[in-house]
Amino acid sequence: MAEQLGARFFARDVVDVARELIGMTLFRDGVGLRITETEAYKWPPDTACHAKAGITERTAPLFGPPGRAYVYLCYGIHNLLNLVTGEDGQAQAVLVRACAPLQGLDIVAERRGGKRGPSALDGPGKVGQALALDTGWSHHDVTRRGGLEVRRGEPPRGLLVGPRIGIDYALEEHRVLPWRFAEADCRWVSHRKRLRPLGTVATMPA
DNA sequence: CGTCAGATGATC
DNA sequence: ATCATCTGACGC
Repeated sequence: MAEQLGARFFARDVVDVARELIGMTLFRDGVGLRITETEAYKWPPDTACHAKAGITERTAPLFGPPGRAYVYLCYGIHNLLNLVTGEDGQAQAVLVRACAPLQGLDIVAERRGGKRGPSALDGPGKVGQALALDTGWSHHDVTRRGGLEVRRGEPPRGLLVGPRIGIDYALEEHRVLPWRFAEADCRWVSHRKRLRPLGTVATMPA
């Protein structure tokens, strides 16, 4: 079985971890998902990060040790999964925005109510639903054995990068940060149009 | 392909 | 009141 990621992997800058999490796998109770899209959040100075409001019951995991889950309810409906990074005391986390289903396809399809394609996990709410997560999973140590785990997977053939999604409330200088990463040539990615290959420089048309 | 509104409930 | 979303409806 693939190596489970340890605290050392997560105890680094959130942007590096977000990029390197592409291709890693999430496992819980018979369901296995390959991570295909992530976003980095870090306060300070990122005003898109929930931690900007300070330590509350909800955001406490963000300020805690790396390798923990931060799960929160979004729009009253969706449970979004984050993985805490950086040193203990810093407020950083990677949002898992999309996954490719690997194992437990039938379980995922059932949890998704058979809606709209058997297991389209191209969005953070769908990922939380596929893993049957709720806010009770906040503070869970994903470097521990059991429960929700993160394991090493096949490295992606290519990466895409772009601005983060759904953060209109943040300052312009933070809205444009290229802190969103996705696997290239992958079906399971949301808002594909706003992404460009990583490592290339945008050029003007001739 | 695109835009748009409603659902829905914890949080501050 | 706000919100790191999703879905179905409708127009081109």
